[in-house]
Amino acid sequence: MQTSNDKLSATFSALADPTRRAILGRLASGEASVSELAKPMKMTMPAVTKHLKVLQKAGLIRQERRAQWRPCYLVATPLKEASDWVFQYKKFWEESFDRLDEYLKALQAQNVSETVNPKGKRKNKDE
Amino acid sequence: MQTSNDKLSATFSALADPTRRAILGRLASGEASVSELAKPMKMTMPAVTKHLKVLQKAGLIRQERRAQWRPCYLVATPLKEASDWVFQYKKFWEESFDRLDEYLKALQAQNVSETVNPKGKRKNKDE
DNA sequence: GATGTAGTTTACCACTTAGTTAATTAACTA
DNA sequence: TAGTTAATTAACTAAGTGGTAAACTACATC
Repeated sequence: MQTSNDKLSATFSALADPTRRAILGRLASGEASVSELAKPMKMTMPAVTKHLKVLQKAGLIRQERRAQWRPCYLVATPLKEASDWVFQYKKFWEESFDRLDEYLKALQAQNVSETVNPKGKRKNKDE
Repeated sequence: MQTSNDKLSATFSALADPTRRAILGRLASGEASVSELAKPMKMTMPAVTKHLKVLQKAGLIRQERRAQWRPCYLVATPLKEASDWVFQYKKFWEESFDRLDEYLKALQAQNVSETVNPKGKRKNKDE
């Protein structure tokens, strides 16, 4: 189907760590050396190097060589693929807001105090 | 900032597995019992149960009790949050397509055969 | 060539993950 | 009540993850 499974997995897996998301956030405002990236983090340089490798393998960053520095920069295309995947589900989160809205309106209209189960409004295509 | 870090991490982490993405894909077409979900998978039921727990903890699915079945259904709101996070970077993937486009045009116009480095077009706010 | 700075590699650790089989719980059914 | 079906829990294993400290590589400069 869509994008190769492993590529998407690598992307989501890379995004699953707050440190790595912070690195991407930093790189969004321009390229940075490894030590610049490491400075605000509560961990050692080797740990940052490892995170960078994960991001690299996922294709989310690239590194150049400039004298003794290895400046990193963002490559956003895998983010587009992740975004495309998640977007398939857009209608579901929109639907659920609709259902919540309906439910709240129903509540207000009836002014019920009994414990109503909002799940009752879910559609069930399987029976 | 945006959504709580751990929530986003849990969501991305849950999405980082092809089996779990397949489960969400299946649930997009209506709720399903655990064994229905397990059938197409090349793994045992307990393994599927574990994946469902991961999805549950990430808030991506919920399970009901109906006789001896535990039908699962999709809850898409965490997907919206993930989508919102990734969407911060939209301009970057659009930019990179622009740069590719520019580059290809430049190539065609000049018809150069020397090894041009497309990275040269990256902006660099840091110097 | 010696020294300092930037970064990676190696070896190790504790913890988590994805899977298994076997046992257990819970509900329906004859 | 005995048996069947649906699913979870428990105990275990192999592999992966995120971190460390210490050693090493590469470049720059004195």
